Amino acid sequence: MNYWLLKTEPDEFSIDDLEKIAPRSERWNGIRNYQARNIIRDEIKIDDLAFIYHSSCKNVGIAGIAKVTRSAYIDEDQFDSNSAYFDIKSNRENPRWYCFDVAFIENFNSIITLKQLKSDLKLLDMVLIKQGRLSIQPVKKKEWDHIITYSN
DNA sequence: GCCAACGTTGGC
DNA sequence: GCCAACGTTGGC
Repeated sequence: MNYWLLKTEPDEFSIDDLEKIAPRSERWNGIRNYQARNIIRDEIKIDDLAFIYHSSCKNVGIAGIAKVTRSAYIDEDQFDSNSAYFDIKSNRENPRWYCFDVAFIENFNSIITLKQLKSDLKLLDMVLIKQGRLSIQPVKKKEWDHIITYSN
């Protein structure tokens, strides 16, 4: 099993929104970055766990946990000219973009802030800290196990 | 709103 | 294939 970190702007979709629809799943779509696309297409599997990370907001950090309930399938929005995620260069014979489904697992009592994560010497190699700009990132098991101790 | 750190596009 | 120009992400 693998672990991931999924960024979302809580104004658009938050851990609270995911909790509200539980136990139903949310389609994680609109990813338009090739590095993230490759992770979706090739690596994300059912029952993987993911941190839900709130970005571009007042309280930036990890807000809770979700579980993958469906692995990669074609993101139909790329073919919809009315969608913000429309991609004129994609086609059905060779689709560019994929999505997957997640369901709610846990909503932390308080956000584990980026500030906390940045100042944690055990997390210096975390993709979130080293690379930053990537909306779907791998999290090592060691990092995962350490980070969830913050949520107690 | 600023701006650094990327990623993408397109001319050559 | 290089690289300048441009666009986006995302913390602050």
